Amino acid sequence: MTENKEVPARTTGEEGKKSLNFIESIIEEDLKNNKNNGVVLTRFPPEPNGYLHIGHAKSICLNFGLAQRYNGKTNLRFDDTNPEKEEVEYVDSIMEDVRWLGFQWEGEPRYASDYFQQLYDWAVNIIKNGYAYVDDQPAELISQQRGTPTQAGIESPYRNRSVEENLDLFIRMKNGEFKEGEKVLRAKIGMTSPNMHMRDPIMYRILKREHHRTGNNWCIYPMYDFAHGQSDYIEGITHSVCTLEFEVHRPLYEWYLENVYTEGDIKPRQIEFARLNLSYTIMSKRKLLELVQKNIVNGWDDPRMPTISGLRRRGFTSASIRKFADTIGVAKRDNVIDVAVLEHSLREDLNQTAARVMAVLNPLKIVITNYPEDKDEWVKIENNPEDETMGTREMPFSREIYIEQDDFMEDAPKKFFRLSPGNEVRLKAAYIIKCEEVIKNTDGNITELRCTYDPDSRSGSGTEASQRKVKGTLHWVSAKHAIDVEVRLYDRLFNDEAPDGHKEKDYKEFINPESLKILKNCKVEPSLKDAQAESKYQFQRLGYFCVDKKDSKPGNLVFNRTVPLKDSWGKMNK
RNA sequence: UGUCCGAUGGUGUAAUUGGCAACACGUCUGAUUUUGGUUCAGAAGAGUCCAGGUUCGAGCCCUGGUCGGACAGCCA
Repeated sequence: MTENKEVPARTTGEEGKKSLNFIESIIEEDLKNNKNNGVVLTRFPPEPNGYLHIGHAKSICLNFGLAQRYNGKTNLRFDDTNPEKEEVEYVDSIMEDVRWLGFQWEGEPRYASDYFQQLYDWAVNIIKNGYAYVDDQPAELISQQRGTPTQAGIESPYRNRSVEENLDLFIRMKNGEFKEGEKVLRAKIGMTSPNMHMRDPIMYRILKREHHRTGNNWCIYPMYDFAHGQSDYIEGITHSVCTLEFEVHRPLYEWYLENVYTEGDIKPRQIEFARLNLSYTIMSKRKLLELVQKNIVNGWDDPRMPTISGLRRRGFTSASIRKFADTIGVAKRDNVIDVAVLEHSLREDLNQTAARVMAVLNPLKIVITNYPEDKDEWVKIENNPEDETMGTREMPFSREIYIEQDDFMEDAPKKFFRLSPGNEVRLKAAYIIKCEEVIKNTDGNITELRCTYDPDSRSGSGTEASQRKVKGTLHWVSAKHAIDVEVRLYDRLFNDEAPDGHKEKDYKEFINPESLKILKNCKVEPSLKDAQAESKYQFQRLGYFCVDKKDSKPGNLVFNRTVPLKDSWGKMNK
């Protein structure tokens, strides 16, 4: 794939001044003040409990892009503090997706679980300093005592145990002497804070689960708040960029940091931005998992999924996703991006890079009655009018061809520029033909067209007839040379702009029943015989398609429709 | 009757010491075109949530509202 590390500079106004997003402004300010000695180290910190989606792609492009822009580095760190939900399958897929997007993290991937010992030692220290205690109460009670956003909580009866007792209990928690849920370690901050997260938050819970990396070494696991900021600190992250819902966690992030911080170290700063929402899809990992588990889609990489692996299989290029991330910008207000923006960056890229090819999805046979029965000829056609360096190829032409059923109408309206009885049309790169006769079966359905061709009109021959202007140009494929392939037409997975935005309705009610249409017996030109998995083409006049990497086999090709071409004719008829 | 955050065309994002609201997507014209694609030319569409205030001048500053979002997992 293309190594495109360049982030095009955003510009505004005629002078082409670069405009910064608010995070870039913060970093430039820090750089100006020589904070962190000019170092910029960001991190992308996924939890390996699902596949990455386009929303993560925004975050990846942001974090890695910031580092590239300011001469920094980016760590990949798995936030794996909950063995109940996390699996190596997810770890592997995440690494693959980040690499595919074109980014390389600094050094080896990191894991929060690598820091369990350090985290434990810090917890012991915090206990010794009198700022943490072991609570024996069950979860429900702790929850009740936490109060509500508008009402202060009350203190746990175990809150004032001695340091010695807390230490003893915590060590025994670690040693597995207690059952799950029997005890937790809590930070001793206060129960009256207006910020719920500051009301003696839980630091450690007991989980007797095998962890995908540490196995059974631990039976106590740190909570997100205690693990995340400290991991940032250990790695020397300068700017810890996360989504808006962690904004209320920031005081706690800073509280923990103060309790472990050593003067002179880099002090990471948490900065929050608004997560991506895309119209006509969902971004919740939980719901995506549900679609997979209930077989509503065919796995995480189903081409209809907004996952990175799904988009990849659908035929998206990583460059188009990077471009998209750059286009939508970064800010703090909630947003819903129109999928049209994503599709636009895709088409923009594919238009430049995808080879043009002839394919007929719904074939209609044409017999050219005045063309010799035994003759074949090869016509020359350019591979990409946008890029001459992609060259030309030869395509066979013969007496019987297929055109698209949609390209013929028996009773054509005035604006129909395609084939109809008595009318002429250009076969791209070949001849002008005229429809002489419509053949129907006993049901009255059109089965075949009889046409004549103008032998002098061959494209590129330079004759007067070859220069004639006819209204329509059709794509076609020679019947006897065509290859039969399967084509999967994908459409949006949901019919509603905001499938999970309805309080009374489940998002699954909006699933588009026509999100996948499978066409067998499609006809493609013979040059596609050895098309490689994942290669991308423009099926002339139809859209961009790619060879499915899982189901396509030599001799039994399967193409996915990535995105149709813009269609002003189709739009006109709506 | 809590804390924090946000509010700029239909949708996003800009406007960097306060200086006549810009860019992209989308929409609509027209031109070109052997892809009804691309490209090109152009248009419509906001007076910046509201009300006050400071100022010669406010999207930017101040005050007070309104609306929207996040937070009550031993999830992240």
